[in-house]
Amino acid sequence: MGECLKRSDTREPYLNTADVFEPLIRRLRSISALDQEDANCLRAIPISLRNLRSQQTVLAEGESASQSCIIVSGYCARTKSTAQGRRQIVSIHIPGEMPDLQTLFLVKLDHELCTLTDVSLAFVNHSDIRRLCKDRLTIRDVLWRDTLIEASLLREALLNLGQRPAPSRLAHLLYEVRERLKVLGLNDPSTFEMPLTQEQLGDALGISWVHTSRVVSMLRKEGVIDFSRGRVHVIDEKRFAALAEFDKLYLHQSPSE
DNA sequence: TCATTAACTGAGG
DNA sequence: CCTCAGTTAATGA
Repeated sequence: MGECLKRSDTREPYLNTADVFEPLIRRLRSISALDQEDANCLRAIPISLRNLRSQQTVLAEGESASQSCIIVSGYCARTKSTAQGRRQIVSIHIPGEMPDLQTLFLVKLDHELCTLTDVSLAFVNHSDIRRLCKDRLTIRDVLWRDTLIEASLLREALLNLGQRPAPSRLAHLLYEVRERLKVLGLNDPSTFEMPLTQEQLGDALGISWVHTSRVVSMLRKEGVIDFSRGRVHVIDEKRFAALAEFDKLYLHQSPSE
């Protein structure tokens, strides 16, 4: 699988636990000016690592927590389901993100947090995050900014789901994931890891898995992208971007603006 | 287990 | 009448 997604040894994955924070620090630096001292304070937070298999629940709806996690490797999703059991993936999360940071202030989780692939998660205590926010205002501010940006991503996802046709919807989702991966150091943007099953993809796009397969094979036949075994290859960059209608303003990646 | 494809269906423009 | 998308089912990897 992917270079940035998996480590082979799951028992003793990191000799240096500070490594765990690098994707997070890269991400926060892409949206704000963190100095060396801020980064070191983050690296000093105690963590406990947990490895989970694909399709597991990290936190169920209604649960509370005294810790939040940083995704070290693998992809997670936040989901909500109807009473009839139809599932919507509300957001997809990649390494360096803290998908359950909200439990710091919203006591009971209003959705489920689950794994889409095998993942490694680093859990940090709420008390440590609170202390850090009190001591280092730049960190407090960047976490605030990060959650506002997350709300912006949700608005974009809502537009995508409600108003774009399925091929554009898929293209936009893939384009966004690629933009977010770039921050972590994606050297060749013509190919990237997207290890979701088509059923998971369908749950994120609001279409059935059969239709997901149709749309994927349509884009393949059209020569826009190739997508197999969890990896996307962009064949025609121009048409990919046009189809996605991608405008990265909503990612708010320039720290100064 | 996951992906592909065909056939049929209905909604809606 | 055409396009999109859900369902069902058969089949392949």
